[in-house]
Amino acid sequence: MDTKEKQTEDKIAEAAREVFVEKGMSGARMQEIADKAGINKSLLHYYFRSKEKLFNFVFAKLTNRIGKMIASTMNEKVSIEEKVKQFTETYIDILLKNPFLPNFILNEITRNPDSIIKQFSESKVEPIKYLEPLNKQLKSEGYSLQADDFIINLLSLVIFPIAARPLLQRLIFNGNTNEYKEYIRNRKTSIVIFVMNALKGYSIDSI
Amino acid sequence: MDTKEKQTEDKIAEAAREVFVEKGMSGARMQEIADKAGINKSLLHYYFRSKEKLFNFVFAKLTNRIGKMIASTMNEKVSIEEKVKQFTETYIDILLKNPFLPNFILNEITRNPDSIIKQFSESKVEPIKYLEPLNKQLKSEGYSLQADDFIINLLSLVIFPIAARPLLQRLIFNGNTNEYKEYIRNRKTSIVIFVMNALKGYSIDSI
DNA sequence: CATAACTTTGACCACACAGTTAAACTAAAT
DNA sequence: ATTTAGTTTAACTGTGTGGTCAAAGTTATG
Repeated sequence: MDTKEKQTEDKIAEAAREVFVEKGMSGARMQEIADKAGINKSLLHYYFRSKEKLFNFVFAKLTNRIGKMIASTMNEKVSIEEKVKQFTETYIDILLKNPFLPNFILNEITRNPDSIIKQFSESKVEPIKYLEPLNKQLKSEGYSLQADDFIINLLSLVIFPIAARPLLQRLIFNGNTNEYKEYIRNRKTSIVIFVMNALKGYSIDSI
Repeated sequence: MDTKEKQTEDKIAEAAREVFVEKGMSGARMQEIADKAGINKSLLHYYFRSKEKLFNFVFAKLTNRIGKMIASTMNEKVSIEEKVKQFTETYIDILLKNPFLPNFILNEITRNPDSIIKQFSESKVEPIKYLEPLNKQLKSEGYSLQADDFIINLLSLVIFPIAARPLLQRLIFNGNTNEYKEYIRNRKTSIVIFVMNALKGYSIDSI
């Protein structure tokens, strides 16, 4: 039966994802991944020959999913405001469930900058292609802001507060987890307001 | 002569800062730090008994400096716009010189969330104290945005694009280092415009 | 049932790395 | 010149960790 094989492989991939995302490549231990998957270390190497290979597998799956999601949101035929809204909401939901994700990706792209590029190009995700259409849409809706600024600012506002959670939660919310989570949930709307306010400031018909 | 002693200690601290900031705690090697300082590993342990102690020393000095700087900028008696301008400029300059700094701090606060709090309280930096005055100033200048949103958004816009450099440089600027650096330098003004536009959107006398 | 193919395990290895130790070296103090 | 305190070094230790291997167990196939 290859279902069992697949099961084991999935269990490993799932465990590896959790450990790698939380501890990073160099902080993760093969033993811990094996334990979490309920198997032993040899079996880990039987399925994925090395730590590096296992890591790449996990990383590829993850970035592929994320890249496709961003692309599809930015591709929909809706207004800028709707795009901001959709992007912010879906992304914050994902990040609330996977709080270590931003750090993990930032670390890996620092450690090995080409990995994610390779991954994106293999799965045919090409963010640069979406810039020109986005530029046109911004202009046509009357906002004189460059698409790169638009997208980078949006990413910053969504991702950073979650990556910096341990800091912000203690420094600004007195260490109160619920208060912080509530704050992040509120950002689903407050980021949209902030960005749209900023955009309107650029618009030609503003005084 | 204790000048020599101090010299060696400084050389070590400097080398350790570089290695730790670039590779993180678990990625850094004592041997590499020793090499970079031009001494051998035993001497490293002679000055700083363990890797952990050396790390804490480096981390404390770094966060202390940063915390004081943020506090002093936000404390100055100038307009909100001037604060945004000053903060953005000084911070981007620092980050351009220390591109690994954001990731380093994000990692450490994830690994050990209390470390930076302990550090801040020891050096009497209490960010929460600046929130209420900032709230008042925002209101008095006619912007109905909360201080926590204001400060978190500003931090996001300044820090994230530098933390995510390896990604953005490749994905949006075709891997061109100079183009990216120029973009970040431009952010010194574009962030100010973006944030002030956003703030004006909240202001009571806007239509 | 027997053979082959795949899966799982425990014992083991090699090596990198943090940390130790004792001896050699240096320079000031008496 | 001798002692003393501080500095530097090379060689060593112990442990954690990624990875291997051969044998045992399991499942499918003739």
